[in-house]
Parts: sequence; C-alpha cells; structure tokens
Amino acid sequence: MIWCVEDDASIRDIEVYALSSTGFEARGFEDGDSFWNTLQSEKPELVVMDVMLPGKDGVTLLKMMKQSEELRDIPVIMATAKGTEYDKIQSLDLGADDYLVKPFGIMEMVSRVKAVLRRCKRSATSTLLRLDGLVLNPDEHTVTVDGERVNLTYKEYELLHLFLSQPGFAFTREQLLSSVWNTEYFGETRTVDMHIRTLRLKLGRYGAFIETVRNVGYRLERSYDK
Amino acid sequence: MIWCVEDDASIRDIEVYALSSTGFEARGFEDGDSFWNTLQSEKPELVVMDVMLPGKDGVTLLKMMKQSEELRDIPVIMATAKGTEYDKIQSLDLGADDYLVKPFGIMEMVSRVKAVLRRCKRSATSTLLRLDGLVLNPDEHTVTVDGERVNLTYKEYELLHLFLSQPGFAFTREQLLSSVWNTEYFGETRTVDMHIRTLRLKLGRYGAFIETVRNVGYRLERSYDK
DNA sequence: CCGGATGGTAAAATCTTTGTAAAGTTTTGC
DNA sequence: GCAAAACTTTACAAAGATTTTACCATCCGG
Repeated sequence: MIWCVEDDASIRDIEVYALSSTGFEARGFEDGDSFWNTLQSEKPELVVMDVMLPGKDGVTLLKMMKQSEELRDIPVIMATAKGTEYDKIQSLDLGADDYLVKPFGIMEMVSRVKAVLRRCKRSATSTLLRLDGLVLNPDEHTVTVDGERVNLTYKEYELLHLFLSQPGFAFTREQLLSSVWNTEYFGETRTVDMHIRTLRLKLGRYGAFIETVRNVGYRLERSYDK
Repeated sequence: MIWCVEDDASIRDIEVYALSSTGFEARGFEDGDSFWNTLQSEKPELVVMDVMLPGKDGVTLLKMMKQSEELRDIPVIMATAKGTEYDKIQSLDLGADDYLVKPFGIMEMVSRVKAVLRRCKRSATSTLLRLDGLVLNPDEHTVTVDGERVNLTYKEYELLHLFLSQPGFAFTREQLLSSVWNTEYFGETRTVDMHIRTLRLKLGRYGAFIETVRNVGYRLERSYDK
C-alpha cells in the first residue's frame, strides 16, 4: 500500500491512479493531519509526500515519522517545488529516501517508487540481527546457529529478538514481561526464567551469551571477537 | 572532524569539499596506512572509508578499529563498489554504521554522514557514569576498570552507582543503608564496611578512590586530572 | 604510649535469587 | 474433539550474595 500526501486534488488523483494501474494499492490524503491520524492505526509500505501541505507540513511530518521507532522504517519520497534546493537537501538529511522535483512526470514518480522499494527490500537484508554465528532473520522469522536452523517457539523468538536488538542491555524481568508478554508484572513467577532456560538450551554454544544479571534480569553479552 | 579514506583523488577531493561546505571539518587520506598512523595520535568524529584501498584495505582497518577499545566507538561508513554485496554484509557485520554503494551521489554521502552522527549522538546520550578509567554503564548494568569488565554484585553496583552520581560527597553509613538497602538504620553492624571492602578490592587501582571519612562514612574521591 | 573508639578483615551462618524438573494448564493444528 | 506443542506454575535444589560474628589494626586524644 502506497500513500500519497498531496493537497492538490488533481495531482493526487493522478498519482493514485498511476500507482494503481501499475499494480500498487494506493491511497491519497489531502492534508498532513488526516495522514498522520491514519498512520496511528495503519502502516503503508511507502509514502510520497509533498513538502508544502495544509495542516502539518511535509518536513514536520517527516521529522515526526523519523522520531517514531515504529514509523522510522517506512520509506518516504518527498516532492518539492522546483528550485527549492534547500528543501531537497533538508529532506534527505531528515531521512527521506528520495525526492521528486515538481513538476515531475508521473512515470518518473512511479519508477522512483519502484526503485526505493527495491532498494529497501535489498537493504532489508541487512536487518539481519546477528551475534557471530547466531543469526536472526526477522523477515523469515528464523534463527540459525552456525548455519544450523533452530526451532524456537514464539516467546523464545521474541526474547531473542529483543536481546539482539539491544545487545549488552540488561533487561529487568519486568521489561521482558512487558515487551514479550505485553503484561504487567504481578508478583513472583518463574516464567521468564523458564523461557530463558529453554532458549539457552536451544542456542547451543550461544546459550552462554545470555547472562544472568543477578537481582536485575538478563543481558545478551556483546561480543567483540572478530 | 570527518575523515575520508579513499584512494581515488578526485572522489576524495569531492568528499572533503562537500563535507567542508556543509560545515564539517574534513580531511582526506589516500591509503590505509597513513590513515591508521594518524589515528594513533588524533581521533575523528566519523570515518568514511573505501573498502578497496592500497596499503591496508578497508575491511582490515575496520576490524582493527573495532578491536581497539579506544577506536571502537568512532562511527564508520564503508563505501563499496557496486554489486559487491558480500562486502556490504561483511562490513555491517564487522560493525560499520552504514555503507554507501558506489557510485554514490555526494549529497547522499553527506546525508548519511549526518544521519549516522545523529544516531550516534542519541545513543551516546546513554548516561555513562565515569571517573577516569572507571566506567559504570547503567543501561548494561556493567562496570569497567580501564576497559576491563569487573563483576560486581548488586549491592556493590548500587553503592558504586551512588558514589559516582555524587563524586566527592561524603555519605554517612545511615545514608548508604537507606539508599542502597532501603532500610532504616538500626544499631551497629559491619555490613556497609564489608561491602565497601569487597568493592574496593574489585575496583583495583580505583579502590583507593573510596575514602574512609572517619566518624562519618565514605566518600568517592573526585579526580582532578583531565 | 595507653586505652577506647572506630574501621578493617576473615570465616561462618543465613538468606535470597536463580536453575531445574516435573506436573498442570492453555493454545493450536489437524 | 483430540493430541501435540507451548506455556505457566509449583516445588525444590543449587548457587551465590549478604549479613553476622568475632577478632585485629589503627587512629587519636590525653
């Protein structure tokens, strides 16, 4: 799903039409606010956004997106009016993935959308989380240890994902429970410890990388060998 | 100060020029050896490094940097020739912060430099507590002495945390008990002294920084060198 | 230089936290 | 609806940290 944020209705319609007829699902927004609101409940694959917008302007929206953990990775192509070199540079600095200078040909837009998606797909390959020979592939939802696939249960996988996304960080049991279990911690339970145990067992020689931080929780040891 | 390590003089000049005109200080190196030598006496904020280099190649240099306690935290952007997918993956695995695929637009490079610096700034905001070579990392719940990790127990850690958060302040035993032990002081006990002792032992040369304040309690000596 | 007070030290005793196995419960796939 | 898998709880064992006890060393005022 591609979203086009553009206040000029005729341009917006053309964009949505062009993308639709190329095989994408597309949807238009006429101002920054409606776009932002919808973003709270749905996530597009990519956004084409005008810099000049009623409501929140494009640069502000881009900033807001990049500050959100959850929205940061949605690729954005900024459309700027001709000659506003500054906007262009600023957009790229703020993390836009590409930019279009108005007036742009509709086919140019489509090909840039495709290019950005292609690029993101490729670089998504680098979203592999790894620690030496321990590799977690979020796309495939798989984990391998020295090339050998290990079968983790859902909770085990989520735990490992959390550890690998912040190696070295010491998580309290409360934090683990609230991230992986989405639950508030109440009282005493060995549940987390139990999952840590099975995870350690399944990770073989990497099991030892999950360190116990007494009185606190657990931490994935960072490794610097290589 | 940004350093660009690139053997092609024309590319190097453009890089340095573009960074300079964006407000950075920048400096070019034409081979791995001159880069490495200078690195022994000066430290850049960030390095943009080509993978293919005369002298030591980029991957080797990256490895060497990541093995050095002192250089590990300098962010590195690797530039790889188009299509050498393997280099890219390898670089990221070795700890590069980003990569550029040649031929890259000069503005893309500048944007990425900014993005990496921004990212690093944020994560470096982690509230490390330190006294010379004694470093306490609250996120990781770890303590290092001159780069060497020391294992502290919970109470030892809490004590040190308290001392480091107010260096120079003389805490009474009552204060220490109520902060670290969350308990009211009742009567005579050697508990605090005992923990101070083990803490001093574990901190090696920094053990001596915890001074006894007779009739009062303990204080972490502030250091004035630096 | 003595004696009491204060802090340092070592070892033992106690207490807490985590690891583990096994049994019970819930969820999921067929 | 059943069986298997995943998850949670329980109960106990093991490991480790903390506290206590007892004694020693040192400081400091006279």
